[in-house]
Amino acid sequence: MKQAAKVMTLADIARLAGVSESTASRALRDNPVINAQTRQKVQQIAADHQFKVNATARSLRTQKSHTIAVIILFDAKTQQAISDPFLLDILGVIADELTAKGYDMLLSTSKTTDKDWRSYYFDSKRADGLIVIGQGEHDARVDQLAAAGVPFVVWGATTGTEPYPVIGSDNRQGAQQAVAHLVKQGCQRIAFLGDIRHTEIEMRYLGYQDALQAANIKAEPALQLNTDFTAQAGYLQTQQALFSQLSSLDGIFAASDAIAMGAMKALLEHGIKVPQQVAIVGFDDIAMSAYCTPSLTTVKQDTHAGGQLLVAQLLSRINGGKAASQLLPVKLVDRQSSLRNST
Amino acid sequence: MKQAAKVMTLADIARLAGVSESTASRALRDNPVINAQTRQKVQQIAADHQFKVNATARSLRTQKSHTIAVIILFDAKTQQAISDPFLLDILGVIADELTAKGYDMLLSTSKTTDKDWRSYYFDSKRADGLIVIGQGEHDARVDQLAAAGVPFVVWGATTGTEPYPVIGSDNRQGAQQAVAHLVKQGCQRIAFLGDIRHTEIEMRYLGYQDALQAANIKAEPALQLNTDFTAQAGYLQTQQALFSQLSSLDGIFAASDAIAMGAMKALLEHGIKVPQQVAIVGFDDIAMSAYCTPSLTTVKQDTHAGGQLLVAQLLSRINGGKAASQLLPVKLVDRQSSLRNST
DNA sequence: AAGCACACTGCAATCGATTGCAATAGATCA
DNA sequence: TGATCTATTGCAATCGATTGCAGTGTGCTT
Repeated sequence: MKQAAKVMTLADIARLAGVSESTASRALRDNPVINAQTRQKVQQIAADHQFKVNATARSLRTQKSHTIAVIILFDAKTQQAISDPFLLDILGVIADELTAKGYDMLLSTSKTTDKDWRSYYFDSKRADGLIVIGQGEHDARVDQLAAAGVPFVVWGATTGTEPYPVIGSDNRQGAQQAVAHLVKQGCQRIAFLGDIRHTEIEMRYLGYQDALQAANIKAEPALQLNTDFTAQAGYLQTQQALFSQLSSLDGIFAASDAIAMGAMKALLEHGIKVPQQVAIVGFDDIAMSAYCTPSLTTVKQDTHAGGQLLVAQLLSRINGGKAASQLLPVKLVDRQSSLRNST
Repeated sequence: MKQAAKVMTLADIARLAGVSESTASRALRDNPVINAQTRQKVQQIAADHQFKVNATARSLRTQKSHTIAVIILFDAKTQQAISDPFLLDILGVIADELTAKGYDMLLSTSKTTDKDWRSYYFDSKRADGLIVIGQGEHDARVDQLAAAGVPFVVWGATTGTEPYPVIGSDNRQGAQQAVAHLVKQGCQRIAFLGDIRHTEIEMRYLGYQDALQAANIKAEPALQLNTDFTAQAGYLQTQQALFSQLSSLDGIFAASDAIAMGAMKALLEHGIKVPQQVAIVGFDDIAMSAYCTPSLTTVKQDTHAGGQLLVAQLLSRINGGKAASQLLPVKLVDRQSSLRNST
């Protein structure tokens, strides 16, 4: 068998079928002006020879790459590789969704030090549009994208004033629910672990304040501790800040499940009972949250809807339509880490 | 400001600089035959106008995409989206590594039902090479790749006979260490949770048997339970199989940390003490393993070295060299879930 | 002064597919 | 029979950058 002869080109197929390249091209794309028989014959020959259209040539000619660049932003400080389980979740959904729509996905983990990805991905025609995940601390590059008219959507927090579409969870609502739940469990002094310099986390902090205010509890600024998204950060922050400075703490609201698990670990290690002495609620509902001990009460983000919406909005924008920002509802999931009067 | 005028092409830059396209092209690529002054001038003009080479046109002409497709294989059954934290880890490393080497990364999550990605990614010139993660249950498509002469590397388990390069952890060694450790802690009846139809897991099972044999313990086939990679699977399997059928179980070796955590949850819920009554060891050392309670003893895979090696081998292969299979050493990390005589 | 090497630069072909427009042939109509 | 359609097909330009090869001009050699 003459395995892997030589890569076939459209010209080869056309020659074999005894037609011109134009006809071959049209036949392969199911263009109806081509005679049905001719079309079939060409397609048959193409299939027999495993012919695949050269994506590069097509892109050049059609000026469409059929590729979306997904950019995961990082913190200037931590510079950690993708590792938040939540990111992976949404990434998976986006990947599936893009595939279903016939798009390829170019993945980039952008250290903040990188040069600008607008020109890299868009101007150079590598991608037809961008999905940016995690605004983080407000990134000027996102504004530039908008100004340059690049089709893109952002996963993150919306203030309602951004000149670009943002899809994200209703962080404030979710946090408010979470903290109200803690209050209902009898918590009076609740710490907030999360870096409010991230817009999303800032929203969660506002929700935290909303809930406290509604319960007539004064928010103590000292109870808000900037903490990175990792379990390690939650652990260390709890050890260092919470133990040394604060007593009578009876609740913790963490800005991510990872932070919450780290904090829980620190508490348990020191013999503090969860939830009896300190109740904990996280945010995200990653897969592991149901399986730690005690299992973690958390605010579930709808990653499935999020991913779908990101893709749908972006493609609509690319195809000449409009893309709108949208806030996704979240849902509190009660588990053991916060339930004091459970059965 | 006449923002975003029109996308510049090489021809535009050449005209502005008063040189031919050839000269402009050479100048931008720092070709030394071009006079230094000319080169500078062209580069200056290009920079002023934010000119970016059209990647598509370049690819077409040079026949190189400078893109690597990373394919994540899934189980025929579970069909779950990327979610194993371990995958995310290694994916992050690969992304960074490829970026550093000037390659783009096309990510694909391949459901087993998908058509073949050889033609899609390689024949169509979308990528110069492939990285396949997770052979899973031996996939015939991987063999086809090899037969077709496509440059690619696989992350997984090597039997030493594959006709393609495989990079992976020394699963057998790692498992052997883990189980030997359990035996040393006094365990006599140790369950194995993991799906041995996956080659990597099969290797871990062999290591498990090695350790038992070395300790003169007979391996009971009934103690091996096929379990998917998730915490949920570990939880359910433990509830359903281990509780109902087996008594006097005193150790569990799980094929992944997620499984281990699920199993641990099930045990703790039933009032079984870990590690006193049942000691547990996992595999991977994902970030969360250190922060669950009790923290999880596990076998650490060197994702960093793995990702680097995958990329290095693949690029070497693409550039005409050879790529070789390699087994990476692993390391047992002692934590609370298995230490019975700890301080 | 003629010959020649050297340093640049530009012409034109090329990568592979797509598409506007023209061309052909057979069919239909008056 | 001649004119007008209609259904198909092909010609040739085009997308934007790269590169082999030929061309030009300057300076140096003898």
